[in-house]
Amino acid sequence: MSDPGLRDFLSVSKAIADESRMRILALLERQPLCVCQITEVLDLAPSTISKHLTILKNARLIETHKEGRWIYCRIAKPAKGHPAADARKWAGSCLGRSPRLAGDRRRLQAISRMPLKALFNRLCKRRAL
Amino acid sequence: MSDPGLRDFLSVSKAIADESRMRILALLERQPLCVCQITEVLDLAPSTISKHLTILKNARLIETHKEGRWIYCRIAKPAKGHPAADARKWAGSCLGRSPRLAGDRRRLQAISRMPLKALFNRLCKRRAL
DNA sequence: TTTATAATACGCTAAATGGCGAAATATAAA
DNA sequence: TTTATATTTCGCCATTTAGCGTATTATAAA
Repeated sequence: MSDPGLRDFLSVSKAIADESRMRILALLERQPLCVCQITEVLDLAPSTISKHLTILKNARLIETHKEGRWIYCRIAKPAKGHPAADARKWAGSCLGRSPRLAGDRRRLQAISRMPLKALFNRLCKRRAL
Repeated sequence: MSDPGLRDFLSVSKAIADESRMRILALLERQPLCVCQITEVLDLAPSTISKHLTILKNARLIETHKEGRWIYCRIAKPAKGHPAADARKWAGSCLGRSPRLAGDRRRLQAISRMPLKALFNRLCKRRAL
Protein backbone atom coordinates (compact mmCIF):
# COMPACT_ATOMS: atom_id res chain seq x y z
CA MET A 1 0.00 0.00 0.00
CA SER A 2 1.69 3.22 -1.11
CA ASP A 3 -0.55 5.36 1.05
CA PRO A 4 1.50 6.23 4.10
CA GLY A 5 -1.16 8.46 5.59
CA LEU A 6 -3.74 5.71 5.60
CA ARG A 7 -1.23 3.04 6.61
CA ASP A 8 0.01 4.99 9.63
CA PHE A 9 -3.50 5.95 10.65
CA LEU A 10 -4.65 2.33 10.62
CA SER A 11 -1.55 1.20 12.46
CA VAL A 12 -2.19 3.72 15.24
CA SER A 13 -5.93 3.22 15.42
CA LYS A 14 -5.58 -0.57 15.60
CA ALA A 15 -2.95 -0.14 18.31
CA ILE A 16 -5.24 1.93 20.52
CA ALA A 17 -8.33 -0.19 19.80
CA ASP A 18 -7.47 -2.70 22.50
CA GLU A 19 -8.15 -2.50 26.20
CA SER A 20 -4.82 -3.89 27.38
CA ARG A 21 -2.83 -1.53 25.18
CA MET A 22 -4.86 1.46 26.31
CA ARG A 23 -4.18 0.46 29.91
CA ILE A 24 -0.46 0.47 29.13
CA LEU A 25 -0.62 3.84 27.41
CA ALA A 26 -2.61 5.36 30.26
CA LEU A 27 0.01 4.20 32.76
CA LEU A 28 2.81 5.64 30.66
CA GLU A 29 1.06 8.99 30.38
CA ARG A 30 1.87 9.43 34.06
CA GLN A 31 5.48 8.23 34.07
CA PRO A 32 7.96 6.04 32.21
CA LEU A 33 7.87 2.46 33.46
CA CYS A 34 9.91 -0.70 33.36
CA VAL A 35 8.34 -3.60 31.42
CA CYS A 36 8.13 -5.67 34.57
CA GLN A 37 6.13 -2.94 36.32
CA ILE A 38 3.63 -2.85 33.48
CA THR A 39 3.41 -6.63 33.61
CA GLU A 40 2.70 -6.51 37.31
CA VAL A 41 -0.05 -3.90 37.05
CA LEU A 42 -1.88 -5.54 34.17
CA ASP A 43 -1.35 -9.05 35.55
CA LEU A 44 -0.83 -10.64 32.15
CA ALA A 45 1.90 -13.03 30.98
CA PRO A 46 5.23 -11.32 30.21
CA SER A 47 5.07 -12.62 26.65
CA THR A 48 1.66 -11.04 26.19
CA ILE A 49 2.89 -7.69 27.45
CA SER A 50 5.90 -7.92 25.19
CA LYS A 51 3.70 -8.43 22.15
CA HIS A 52 1.54 -5.44 23.07
CA LEU A 53 4.61 -3.27 23.52
CA THR A 54 5.86 -4.24 20.06
CA ILE A 55 2.54 -3.16 18.55
CA LEU A 56 2.64 0.17 20.42
CA LYS A 57 6.24 0.71 19.33
CA ASN A 58 5.49 -0.04 15.68
CA ALA A 59 2.66 2.49 15.83
CA ARG A 60 5.20 5.00 17.23
CA LEU A 61 3.09 5.50 20.32
CA ILE A 62 5.88 4.52 22.71
CA GLU A 63 9.67 4.33 22.79
CA THR A 64 11.89 2.03 24.81
CA HIS A 65 15.43 2.12 26.07
CA LYS A 66 17.53 -0.39 27.87
CA GLU A 67 19.04 0.21 31.28
CA GLY A 68 21.03 -2.76 32.41
CA ARG A 69 18.66 -5.68 32.76
CA TRP A 70 15.58 -3.54 32.48
CA ILE A 71 13.80 -2.04 29.54
CA TYR A 72 12.02 1.21 30.18
CA CYS A 73 9.04 2.39 28.18
CA ARG A 74 7.78 5.91 27.73
CA ILE A 75 5.37 7.84 25.56
CA ALA A 76 7.04 8.57 22.21
CA LYS A 77 8.15 12.05 21.29
CA PRO A 78 5.68 13.45 18.74
CA ALA A 79 6.85 12.94 15.16
CA LYS A 80 5.29 15.65 13.06
CA GLY A 81 2.83 14.51 10.46
CA HIS A 82 2.40 11.22 12.31
CA PRO A 83 -1.01 10.41 13.81
CA ALA A 84 0.29 9.01 17.11
CA ALA A 85 0.45 12.20 19.18
CA ASP A 86 -3.07 13.32 18.37
CA ALA A 87 -4.36 9.83 19.01
CA ARG A 88 -3.02 10.03 22.55
CA LYS A 89 -4.64 13.41 23.05
CA TRP A 90 -7.98 12.08 21.86
CA ALA A 91 -7.74 8.98 24.04
CA GLY A 92 -6.72 11.05 27.03
CA SER A 93 -9.71 13.34 26.68
CA CYS A 94 -12.04 10.32 26.55
CA LEU A 95 -10.59 8.26 29.35
CA GLY A 96 -9.83 10.72 32.10
CA ARG A 97 -12.49 9.24 34.37
CA SER A 98 -12.33 5.56 33.56
CA PRO A 99 -12.54 3.57 36.81
CA ARG A 100 -10.63 0.77 35.16
CA LEU A 101 -7.66 2.98 34.40
CA ALA A 102 -7.91 4.62 37.81
CA GLY A 103 -7.60 1.19 39.37
CA ASP A 104 -4.45 0.54 37.39
CA ARG A 105 -2.98 3.80 38.63
CA ARG A 106 -3.74 2.87 42.21
CA ARG A 107 -2.13 -0.52 41.76
CA LEU A 108 0.90 1.15 40.22
CA GLN A 109 1.24 3.39 43.28
CA ALA A 110 1.51 0.37 45.54
CA ILE A 111 3.91 -1.40 43.25
CA SER A 112 6.27 1.47 42.58
CA ARG A 113 7.02 1.67 46.29
CA MET A 114 8.64 -1.75 46.26
CA PRO A 115 12.03 -2.46 44.61
CA LEU A 116 12.00 -3.88 41.08
CA LYS A 117 13.81 -6.95 42.36
CA ALA A 118 10.80 -8.05 44.36
CA LEU A 119 8.39 -7.79 41.46
CA PHE A 120 9.44 -10.79 39.47
CA ASN A 121 9.41 -12.90 42.59
CA ARG A 122 5.85 -11.91 43.38
CA LEU A 123 4.87 -12.56 39.82
CA CYS A 124 6.39 -16.04 39.85
CA LYS A 125 4.80 -16.90 43.18
CA ARG A 126 1.34 -15.80 42.13
CA ARG A 127 1.59 -17.84 38.95
CA ALA A 128 3.26 -20.76 40.75
CA LEU A 129 6.11 -21.03 38.27
CA MET B 1 -18.11 -3.58 32.07
CA SER B 2 -19.47 -0.62 34.04
CA ASP B 3 -16.99 1.79 32.51
CA PRO B 4 -18.90 3.67 29.84
CA GLY B 5 -15.99 5.93 28.99
CA LEU B 6 -13.70 3.04 28.20
CA ARG B 7 -16.46 1.04 26.52
CA ASP B 8 -17.44 3.85 24.17
CA PHE B 9 -13.83 4.70 23.42
CA LEU B 10 -13.05 1.11 22.45
CA SER B 11 -16.23 0.84 20.39
CA VAL B 12 -15.30 3.95 18.40
CA SER B 13 -11.61 3.14 18.04
CA LYS B 14 -12.36 -0.39 16.84
CA ALA B 15 -14.88 1.03 14.39
CA ILE B 16 -12.37 3.38 12.79
CA ALA B 17 -9.51 0.87 12.84
CA ASP B 18 -10.58 -0.72 9.59
CA GLU B 19 -9.85 0.42 6.07
CA SER B 20 -13.29 -0.25 4.61
CA ARG B 21 -15.06 1.60 7.41
CA MET B 22 -12.73 4.58 7.10
CA ARG B 23 -13.46 4.67 3.37
CA ILE B 24 -17.17 4.84 4.19
CA LEU B 25 -16.70 7.58 6.78
CA ALA B 26 -14.53 9.61 4.41
CA LEU B 27 -17.23 9.47 1.73
CA LEU B 28 -19.90 10.54 4.20
CA GLU B 29 -17.81 13.50 5.36
CA ARG B 30 -18.54 15.00 1.96
CA GLN B 31 -22.25 14.23 1.70
CA PRO B 32 -24.96 11.86 2.90
CA LEU B 33 -25.19 8.78 0.72
CA CYS B 34 -27.54 5.92 -0.01
CA VAL B 35 -26.29 2.47 1.03
CA CYS B 36 -26.25 1.35 -2.57
CA GLN B 37 -23.97 4.23 -3.53
CA ILE B 38 -21.52 3.28 -0.81
CA THR B 39 -21.68 -0.33 -1.98
CA GLU B 40 -20.92 0.75 -5.53
CA VAL B 41 -17.93 2.90 -4.60
CA LEU B 42 -16.30 0.36 -2.30
CA ASP B 43 -17.17 -2.58 -4.59
CA LEU B 44 -17.87 -4.99 -1.74
CA ALA B 45 -20.83 -7.32 -1.25
CA PRO B 46 -23.98 -5.58 0.04
CA SER B 47 -23.98 -7.85 3.09
CA THR B 48 -20.43 -6.79 3.90
CA ILE B 49 -21.32 -3.10 3.63
CA SER B 50 -24.35 -3.68 5.80
CA LYS B 51 -22.24 -5.20 8.53
CA HIS B 52 -19.80 -2.29 8.44
CA LEU B 53 -22.66 0.20 8.65
CA THR B 54 -24.01 -1.56 11.72
CA ILE B 55 -20.64 -1.24 13.42
CA LEU B 56 -20.39 2.46 12.53
CA LYS B 57 -23.93 3.03 13.78
CA ASN B 58 -23.31 1.25 17.08
CA ALA B 59 -20.25 3.42 17.58
CA ARG B 60 -22.48 6.45 16.96
CA LEU B 61 -20.30 7.58 14.09
CA ILE B 62 -23.16 7.57 11.57
CA GLU B 63 -26.94 7.78 11.51
CA THR B 64 -29.36 6.37 8.97
CA HIS B 65 -32.86 7.14 7.86
CA LYS B 66 -35.17 5.45 5.47
CA GLU B 67 -36.58 7.13 2.38
CA GLY B 68 -38.83 4.82 0.51
CA ARG B 69 -36.79 1.89 -0.68
CA TRP B 70 -33.50 3.54 0.15
CA ILE B 71 -31.59 3.98 3.36
CA TYR B 72 -29.50 7.08 3.60
CA CYS B 73 -26.43 7.37 5.79
CA ARG B 74 -24.85 10.47 7.17
CA ILE B 75 -22.29 11.49 9.74
CA ALA B 76 -23.91 11.42 13.18
CA LYS B 77 -24.67 14.62 15.03
CA PRO B 78 -22.10 15.00 17.82
CA ALA B 79 -23.37 13.65 21.14
CA LYS B 80 -21.59 15.51 23.90
CA GLY B 81 -19.28 13.47 26.02
CA HIS B 82 -19.16 10.78 23.35
CA PRO B 83 -15.82 10.08 21.62
CA ALA B 84 -17.21 9.78 18.09
CA ALA B 85 -17.02 13.41 16.98
CA ASP B 86 -13.42 13.90 18.01
CA ALA B 87 -12.47 10.60 16.41
CA ARG B 88 -13.73 11.89 13.09
CA LYS B 89 -11.78 15.11 13.51
CA TRP B 90 -8.62 13.18 14.26
CA ALA B 91 -9.13 10.85 11.31
CA GLY B 92 -9.89 13.76 9.02
CA SER B 93 -6.69 15.54 9.94
CA CYS B 94 -4.67 12.38 9.20
CA LEU B 95 -6.28 11.33 5.97
CA GLY B 96 -6.75 14.53 4.01
CA ARG B 97 -4.23 13.47 1.40
CA SER B 98 -4.78 9.75 1.15
CA PRO B 99 -4.73 8.72 -2.53
CA ARG B 100 -6.95 5.78 -1.67
CA LEU B 101 -9.70 7.99 -0.30
CA ALA B 102 -9.23 10.48 -3.11
CA GLY B 103 -9.87 7.65 -5.57
CA ASP B 104 -13.10 6.81 -3.77
CA ARG B 105 -14.22 10.41 -4.03
CA ARG B 106 -13.51 10.44 -7.75
CA ARG B 107 -15.46 7.24 -8.23
CA LEU B 108 -18.32 8.72 -6.24
CA GLN B 109 -18.40 11.74 -8.54
CA ALA B 110 -18.95 9.52 -11.54
CA ILE B 111 -21.56 7.45 -9.79
CA SER B 112 -23.60 10.24 -8.30
CA ARG B 113 -24.28 11.58 -11.76
CA MET B 114 -26.27 8.49 -12.67
CA PRO B 115 -29.72 7.71 -11.20
CA LEU B 116 -29.87 5.35 -8.23
CA LYS B 117 -31.97 2.99 -10.27
CA ALA B 118 -29.08 2.17 -12.57
CA LEU B 119 -26.70 1.36 -9.74
CA PHE B 120 -28.07 -1.95 -8.63
CA ASN B 121 -28.24 -3.10 -12.22
CA ARG B 122 -24.58 -2.30 -12.76
CA LEU B 123 -23.73 -4.02 -9.53
CA CYS B 124 -25.63 -7.16 -10.49
CA LYS B 125 -24.11 -7.23 -13.95
CA ARG B 126 -20.58 -6.84 -12.67
CA ARG B 127 -21.11 -9.62 -10.18
CA ALA B 128 -23.09 -11.72 -12.64
CA LEU B 129 -25.94 -12.33 -10.24
C1' DT C 1 32.03 -19.20 35.52
C1' DT C 2 27.70 -20.25 37.16
C1' DT C 3 23.24 -18.83 38.48
C1' DA C 4 19.35 -15.83 38.49
C1' DT C 5 16.48 -12.64 36.22
C1' DA C 6 14.31 -9.35 32.60
C1' DA C 7 12.62 -9.54 28.29
C1' DT C 8 11.72 -11.45 23.70
C1' DA C 9 10.76 -15.10 20.18
C1' DC C 10 8.18 -18.98 18.97
C1' DG C 11 4.41 -22.11 18.64
C1' DC C 12 -0.12 -23.16 20.09
C1' DT C 13 -5.28 -22.42 20.87
C1' DA C 14 -9.67 -20.05 21.23
C1' DA C 15 -12.14 -16.18 19.92
C1' DA C 16 -13.05 -12.29 17.04
C1' DT C 17 -13.27 -10.36 12.48
C1' DG C 18 -13.92 -9.40 7.49
C1' DG C 19 -15.26 -11.29 3.53
C1' DC C 20 -18.79 -13.96 0.75
C1' DG C 21 -23.42 -15.96 -0.94
C1' DA C 22 -28.15 -17.41 0.01
C1' DA C 23 -32.31 -16.49 2.22
C1' DA C 24 -35.43 -13.32 4.34
C1' DT C 25 -37.67 -8.73 4.71
C1' DA C 26 -39.65 -4.52 3.16
C1' DT C 27 -41.02 -1.33 -0.15
C1' DA C 28 -42.03 0.42 -4.89
C1' DA C 29 -43.47 -0.54 -9.57
C1' DA C 30 -46.08 -3.08 -12.94
C1' DT D 1 -51.30 -9.18 -6.72
C1' DT D 2 -47.05 -10.03 -8.66
C1' DT D 3 -42.50 -8.64 -9.66
C1' DA D 4 -38.40 -6.07 -8.94
C1' DT D 5 -35.23 -3.95 -5.92
C1' DA D 6 -32.79 -2.21 -1.58
C1' DT D 7 -31.20 -3.83 2.54
C1' DT D 8 -30.47 -6.96 6.37
C1' DT D 9 -29.81 -11.46 8.54
C1' DC D 10 -27.70 -15.81 8.72
C1' DG D 11 -24.33 -19.26 8.13
C1' DC D 12 -19.95 -20.27 6.40
C1' DC D 13 -14.82 -19.82 5.70
C1' DA D 14 -10.19 -17.80 6.01
C1' DT D 15 -7.43 -14.69 8.50
C1' DT D 16 -6.11 -12.18 12.41
C1' DT D 17 -5.49 -11.59 17.12
C1' DA D 18 -5.01 -11.91 22.21
C1' DG D 19 -3.88 -14.90 25.38
C1' DC D 20 -0.75 -18.62 27.27
C1' DG D 21 3.58 -21.53 28.20
C1' DT D 22 8.20 -22.91 26.82
C1' DA D 23 12.55 -21.92 25.03
C1' DT D 24 15.96 -18.54 24.05
C1' DT D 25 18.77 -14.37 24.71
C1' DA D 26 21.12 -10.96 27.36
C1' DT D 27 22.69 -8.99 31.47
C1' DA D 28 23.70 -8.77 36.53
C1' DA D 29 24.89 -11.09 40.73
C1' DA D 30 27.13 -14.76 43.24
